[in-house]
Amino acid sequence: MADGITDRVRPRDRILETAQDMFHKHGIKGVGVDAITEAAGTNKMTLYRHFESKDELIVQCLRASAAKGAAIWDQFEAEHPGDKLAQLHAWIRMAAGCLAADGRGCDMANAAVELTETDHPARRVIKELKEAQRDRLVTLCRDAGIGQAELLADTLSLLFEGARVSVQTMGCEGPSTQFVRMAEGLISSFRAR
Amino acid sequence: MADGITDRVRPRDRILETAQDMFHKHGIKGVGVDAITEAAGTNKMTLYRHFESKDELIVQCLRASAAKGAAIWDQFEAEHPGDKLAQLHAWIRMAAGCLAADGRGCDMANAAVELTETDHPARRVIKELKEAQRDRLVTLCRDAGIGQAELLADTLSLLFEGARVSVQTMGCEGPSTQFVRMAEGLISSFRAR
DNA sequence: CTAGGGTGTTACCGGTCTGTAACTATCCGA
DNA sequence: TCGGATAGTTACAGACCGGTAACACCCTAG
Repeated sequence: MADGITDRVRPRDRILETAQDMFHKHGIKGVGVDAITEAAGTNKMTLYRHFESKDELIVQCLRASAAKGAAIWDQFEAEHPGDKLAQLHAWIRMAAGCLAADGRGCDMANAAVELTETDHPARRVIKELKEAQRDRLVTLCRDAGIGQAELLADTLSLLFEGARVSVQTMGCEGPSTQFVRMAEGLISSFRAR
Repeated sequence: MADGITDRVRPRDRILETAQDMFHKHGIKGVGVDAITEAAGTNKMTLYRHFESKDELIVQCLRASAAKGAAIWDQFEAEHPGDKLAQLHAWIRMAAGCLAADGRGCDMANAAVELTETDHPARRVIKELKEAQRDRLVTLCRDAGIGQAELLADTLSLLFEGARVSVQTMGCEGPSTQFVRMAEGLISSFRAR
């Protein structure tokens, strides 16, 4: 069993990481806390010492997942410092990479589909994180000098979101194969105005 | 209890209708067969006399849901006989109506998110039904005289799919509010070529 | 009137789920 | 060396899940 990682990383972080992975792959309602703790090399009591409930764990997983996404954005800025248009194209490449590499969609969107109770604590967090994503893309479009920045950003958002769902329903040979062409076409069309 | 409907409609149809509604609202894993049969004014034994398992019921619900969607398409043809471009605009209006009226997304897409087991019987059905929808939209675009019919149809598909997810994550004030403008803009842009 | 198919009722099986209690083992810092 | 925090173990509670057995009921066709 001695993973190496099991000994060095603290149980709380192992649980968080494992839960993220398992929620992503099998869905939230498709994974029990027992399975998570076992995969994380720990036990249920330790989980409940760090998270007051499964719902709380879900919320923390979503925040962690969003934080990873934000880190990728920082990478765009690092790779193309100041060049906002290049960063926008980098975003498209990143999105296309997601579609090709991962058959499951966005953790927040998937969670919203699964957690239908309107007062579920995760719902307000999902909305908050999704709005932050949207704002960031709008800002990037605006800083790239695009006229109708909000409209382009929202269009790209919906296209990407739709593509991530389409991958789950029709596989990666579906409409999502055209994602890059669609997105690039949109950008040049918006820049032409 | 005498609903009127409870007496006239056969139990099988009541179960199918009720299950569709409840799966749509609360998600598949969020509804048990007991809750379905109770809401349908019948009992579990009767359900299992008509459907061999919950999975089978899920599949039949998806087929029924897709059949209702197909009926709407027939309505487009009836309202604008022969005028394929008008039918395409009718499709956009229908899509926008879905977004405004219903806070939950496409039953097939939601099912694909929830049912992560790759060999789940519903998955091949979802793919089959989604491909039929895609083919129908491609044909409509082509018959409307649009050059890159596949690309337009796929773009509209992804936009709509994304908007239906966005409604679930950010509510109807999110990017989906711009759906009609995006879709109409795309059509005129494709027609201009 | 009667036979039989469709339906309703009750009770149950085995499994899984979230969450908790009580106790033990380990490790690290003072 | 000792004390306290952290983590592991076992067992359990209570609810819910999908699915089945056995039996009573009705309604209609013959």
